[in-house]
Amino acid sequence: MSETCKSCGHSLCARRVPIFSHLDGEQLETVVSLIRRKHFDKRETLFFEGGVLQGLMIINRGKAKAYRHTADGKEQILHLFFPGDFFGEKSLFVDKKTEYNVAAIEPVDLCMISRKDFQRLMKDYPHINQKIMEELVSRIDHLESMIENLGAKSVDARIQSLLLELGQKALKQEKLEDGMEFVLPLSREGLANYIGVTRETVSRKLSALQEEGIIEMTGNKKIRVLDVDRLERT
Amino acid sequence: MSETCKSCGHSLCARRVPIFSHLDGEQLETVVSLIRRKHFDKRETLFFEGGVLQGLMIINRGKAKAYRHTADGKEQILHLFFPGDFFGEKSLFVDKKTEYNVAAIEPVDLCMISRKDFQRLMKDYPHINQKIMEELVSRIDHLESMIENLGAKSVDARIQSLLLELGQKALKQEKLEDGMEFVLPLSREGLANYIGVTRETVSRKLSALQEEGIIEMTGNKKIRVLDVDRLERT
DNA sequence: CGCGGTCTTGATGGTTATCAAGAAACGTGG
DNA sequence: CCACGTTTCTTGATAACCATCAAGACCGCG
Repeated sequence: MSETCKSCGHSLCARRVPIFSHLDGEQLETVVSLIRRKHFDKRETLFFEGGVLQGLMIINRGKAKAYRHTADGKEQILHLFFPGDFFGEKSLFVDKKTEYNVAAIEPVDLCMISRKDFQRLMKDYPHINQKIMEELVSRIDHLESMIENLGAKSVDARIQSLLLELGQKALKQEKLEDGMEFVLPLSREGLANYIGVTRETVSRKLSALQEEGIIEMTGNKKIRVLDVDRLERT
Repeated sequence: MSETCKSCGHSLCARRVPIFSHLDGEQLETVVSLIRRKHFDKRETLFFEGGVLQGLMIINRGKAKAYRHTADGKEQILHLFFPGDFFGEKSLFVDKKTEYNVAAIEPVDLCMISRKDFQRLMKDYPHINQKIMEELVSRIDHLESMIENLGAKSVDARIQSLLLELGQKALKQEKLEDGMEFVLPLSREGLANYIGVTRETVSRKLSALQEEGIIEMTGNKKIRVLDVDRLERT
């Protein structure tokens, strides 16, 4: 966990984040000057449940999961954060505890902007406010879809939604050649904790999809979706 | 579905809504002048999935549910709206379809403020902006809790959370005497569609809780929680 | 008071969690 | 680069739990 991230260029950090994408060069410089960076190894915890985040945290590189533990020890993943995603937005508006843990599922470079600095940014560049709102709204959309999946869909359908979601996210990150192929960001257990089943069930369902010729797995993490239509026909 | 709601006083409508609670009398008058009212009978649909809401919709009286139907016809309830709650906030920030239906589960008086008018309000009274943000954040919190319930908790635990949630909401609405007693806002089927089980299961679990002496049911809708601690020990 | 809708309860079956063991993948150090 | 040890993954057997199907009871409303 080094204090600074040497590998990421300054401007890159802010430029690839959607909420700053409309700023011009000079404005971006201002933003960049406010950013502190921090590196986390895989499996390191970025933040613990119950703590108060002191600002906006932006994933610059790597991926992270936000999750909770139930009373009986089960893990439920609430969000997957990819490069460009942020968390800690709650602390910008209300003085409340964060109710989930965030852990790196890949080595992560984190960009941090303090609450105070970010509030000034929002005042100086009001459009950022709008961007944050949009992000909150789309996060609500996503959470609502998760609820529909968990509450009303069969396990088969949940696995299919999961593969489509991860495939699309991967597609957005690195431009892919045709025939959706991507690397799973989570272990079987991670996938299971995202869709509310056990790792054994994930294993069995993926094997079944492979036998039906809908997907093809190479190694444990690489997946190629052969029949996207079949997945979408949920 | 009459065009105006005669029974609700003008100022009441805006005053009881948290997002306007900080405004003074004159400002409230302005808000009130922008409001259009509409009444819906029980079971009427306030809005259909796929439509674009044209402004902010505030429940002034009654209760409503927001829900989706899965491909195979199952209903999943996403939100319960009580008096003072609002929906349609998405339309204020982005031009996107609403992805759920909203239906009255009691006769509802609805206050509507058009997108354009509300955006002017936000400009004139910037604090409203902050209030909306706070509401979005707390809605995210609630959705995350639902996900934890649906994905990682046993059905018993989900029923218990449900009763606590409904009890607390009822407590907030009408001040209750001690010994949490309240009227269920939903049928067994409604409860079931909220926590992702079948109505038969809800029936059985409630009966079990009664036999254990944790709750007491009178009629189909009235519930008294005798042992709140046992419910909280999830 | 009687009817329609809602609710409860029982019997059964399907689906997934759990327990268990072996196989594959991965990382490490020689 | 290979061998080893560890972690992760797969697969099977079993059991628990809930959905489903079905019938009768209760409730609430006209």
